[in-house]
Amino acid sequence: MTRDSGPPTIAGVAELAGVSASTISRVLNGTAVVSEAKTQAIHAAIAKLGYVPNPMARGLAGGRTMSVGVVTQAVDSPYYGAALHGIEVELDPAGYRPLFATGNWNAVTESQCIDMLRSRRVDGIIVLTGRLPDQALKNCAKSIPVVVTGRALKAPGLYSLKFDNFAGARLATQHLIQLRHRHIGFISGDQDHPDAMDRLAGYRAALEDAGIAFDSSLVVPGQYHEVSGMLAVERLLQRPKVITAIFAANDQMAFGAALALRRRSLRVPDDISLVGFDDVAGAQFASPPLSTVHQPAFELGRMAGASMLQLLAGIKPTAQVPEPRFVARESTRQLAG
Amino acid sequence: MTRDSGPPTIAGVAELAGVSASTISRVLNGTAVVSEAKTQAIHAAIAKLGYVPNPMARGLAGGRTMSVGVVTQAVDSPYYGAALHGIEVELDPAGYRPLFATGNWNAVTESQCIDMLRSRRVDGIIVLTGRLPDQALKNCAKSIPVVVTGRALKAPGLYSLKFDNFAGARLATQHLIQLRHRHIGFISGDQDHPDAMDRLAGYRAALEDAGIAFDSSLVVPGQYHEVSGMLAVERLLQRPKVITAIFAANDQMAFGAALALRRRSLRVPDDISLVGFDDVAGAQFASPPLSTVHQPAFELGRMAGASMLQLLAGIKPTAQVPEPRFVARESTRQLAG
DNA sequence: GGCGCTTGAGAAAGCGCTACCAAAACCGCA
DNA sequence: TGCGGTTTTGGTAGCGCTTTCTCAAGCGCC
Repeated sequence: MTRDSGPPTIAGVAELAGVSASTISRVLNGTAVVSEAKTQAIHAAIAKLGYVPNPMARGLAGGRTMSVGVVTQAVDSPYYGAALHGIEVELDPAGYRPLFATGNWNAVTESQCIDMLRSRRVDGIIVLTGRLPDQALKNCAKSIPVVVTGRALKAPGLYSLKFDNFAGARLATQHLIQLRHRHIGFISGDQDHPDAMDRLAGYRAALEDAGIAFDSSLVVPGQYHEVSGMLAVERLLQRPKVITAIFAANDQMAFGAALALRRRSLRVPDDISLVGFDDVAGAQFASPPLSTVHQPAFELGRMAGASMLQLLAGIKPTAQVPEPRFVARESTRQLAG
Repeated sequence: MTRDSGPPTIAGVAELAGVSASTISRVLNGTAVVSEAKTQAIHAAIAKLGYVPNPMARGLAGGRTMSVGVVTQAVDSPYYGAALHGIEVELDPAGYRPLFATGNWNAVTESQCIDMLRSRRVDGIIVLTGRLPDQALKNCAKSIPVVVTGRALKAPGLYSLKFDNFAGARLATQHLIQLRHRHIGFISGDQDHPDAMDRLAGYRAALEDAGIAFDSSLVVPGQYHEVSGMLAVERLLQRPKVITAIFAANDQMAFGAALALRRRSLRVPDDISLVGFDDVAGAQFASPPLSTVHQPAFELGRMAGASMLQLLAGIKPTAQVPEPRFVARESTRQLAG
C-alpha cells in the first residue's frame, strides 16, 4: 500500500515505476529521450495512480503556469463572451487555461488587470481591444508574449489581430446606398474608441464613393449600448433632415434604435431601414432580424488563442482576421426608384 | 544594488527590511503578531521593491491557490456571462480569481471540467446549474467546498442557491391569466433539465389555481434556444386549438417565438401575447420589449461568490436567492372582456 | 583491448513561500 | 537579581516539480 495522503505525486509514480522522478519529468515534458521500457512503465504507473502533475509545483520549478491571462472588457457581453469561448476552445487542447479579468473599457482598470495577471505569473496575455495606450502594450510585450485584438501594432513579442472596421462599415453603408438610400443617419460609437472612428470613416468613405456629400448633422454619437441607441434616434428624428435609413455602429445601439423607432410608430424596414454592426447572437432573432456586419467574435477568439500558442512556442503567428462580411436580413428594404 | 533577476522575492524584501523571510510571511498573512517597527520596515521594503508574492510558491507551500473554479454552461450566453461577472466582482476583493470552464450542458464534460479544475488545485468550485447528478456534487463537496446554483441540495461543505422557477413560472402565467388569457401555449425547456420541469409545473399550477384545465396539447418542447422557440410556435399554430398567448420557458425561445410569429404576420402583443423567462439583457430592448420573469443572474453570481468565500472561511453561508419578480413590458396585452 | 564518444538515468539543487520549532527577548513578580 | 511565562523572531524543513550535473553504460574504432 502506498501512503494515501492527498493526490499522488511524482515520487509515488517514480516508486511504482521503479525509476527516478527526473525520468518521469522527462517523459512528461519530452525533455530527453527515455528508453521504451521505462516510458511504458511510467505511463502504466501514471494511469494506475491517476497521477496529475501539480501545476503549482510545475510553475514554481519550471517558471511556466500553463495559463494565459485574458483582459476582456465585459464578460457578460455577447461579443466578448463569444471571443472568450473561442480562446478557451483553442487553448484547452494545449493544456493552457484562460484566466480572465474584466477591464470595463477603462485604461486604468485594464492596466490593473494586467498587473494582476502578471502577478499570477501567467505565461502570456491576450488583450481584447480596450483603451490601453499602444505603448503600454508594447512595453508589456517586452517581458511576456502579448496578443491584442482591435489594433494593428507591430512589436517584438506582440501579435495583433485587427478586424477591418473601416471596410465593414463601408460595406454596410454601400448596402444601404444600393437600396437607394441617400439620407443615412449614423449612430457612432465613443469618440476615443479606435474601432468607432474606423466605422465612422467607413461610412463616410462609402458615401463619398457614391458621390453623396457627407453631412455631419446626420451623425450622432452613442456609447455602444442600447440606451444610447435610443437617445441617438431621438436626436436624429428631431433634426430637420429626412432620413430613410440608420446605420448604428454596433448591434446593441441598433436594438436601442429599433425600440425608439417603434415608440415613434416608425416601422423597420417599411418606414426606415436599419443596419447594425457585429452580428451578435441576438441579431438574427431580433424582430425584424437585423441586417448587420458580421464580426466573427468566436473565430477571433480562436485566432487569438492560436496565435498566443504560437508565440509561446516561439513561432511567428500568421493568423489573419477574415474580411468583413455584410449579412443582409430583414431590417433593410429597397427604396422605390 | 540588489541582483535584478526577475521579480523581487521574499528574500529580497527580507534583506532590505533587515528581518527574516518568516516575518515577512507573517505580516503578509496576518499569521502572527509582529512588532510595529518591523511591520513598518517590511511594508516600506515591499513598496520600494514592488514585491508581489508568487502565487505558485504560495500555493505549493500553503496548499491554497487563491482561485476558485467555476463550471459554467456557456460563457457566451448572456445569462452565464452575467453570473460569471457577479462571481468575479465578489471574489476579487478577497484576492480570489475565478477560473472558468465550460460544461456545455453535458454531464460528462462538466465532470471533466471539475477534474481539470481540481487538477489545477482550485480552492473551491462553483457549479452553475448543469446536468451533473446531485450525488457527484455531494461527493465532490467531501474534499473541496462547493457552491451550486439551480438546485436545492444539502450536504456538508456544499451550499446551494436555488432560484424559485416554479414560483416564477406561476407568476408569469398568472399575469397572462389576469389579462384574461385562457388559452396559453407553453414552450417548455428540455425534459431532463430540472429548471425546465419546475417552470412547467409553475405554469400548470397557475392554470389550475384559476380553474383552467391543463391541456397538454398546448405544451410543446423546446431546447432553450431561439431556433427551438421558432419551431415550437410552428407546431403550436398547427394545432386546432386557438391560443391567445404564449409563455416560453426562457427568453431565448421567446425571441425565436416572436420571430416565427412575425413570419406568420401575427403581431405581438396585438394578435398574441408573449412572455419569456430570465430577463436577459436583450429582453428590455427587444421589439416589443419582452415581458418576462426577472432572474437576477448577476446577483446570483455575487451570492455564489460570497457563499464560496464564506465556505472557504469556515462560515456557514446564508445567502438567499431573491424571490422571482415578473416584469411586465410590452409583449402582453389585455384581452377584450 | 583500451580510448573517446554518445546516450540514458539518477542525485541533488533549487523555484519562492509557509509552517513548525526552537531560540531570543521581554515581562512581571518574588 | 533571578525565574517562570509570554510574546516576538529566526531557522529550517519541506510543498512537488524541473533542471543541471554527474556518472554509468553502450558503442565504434584504431
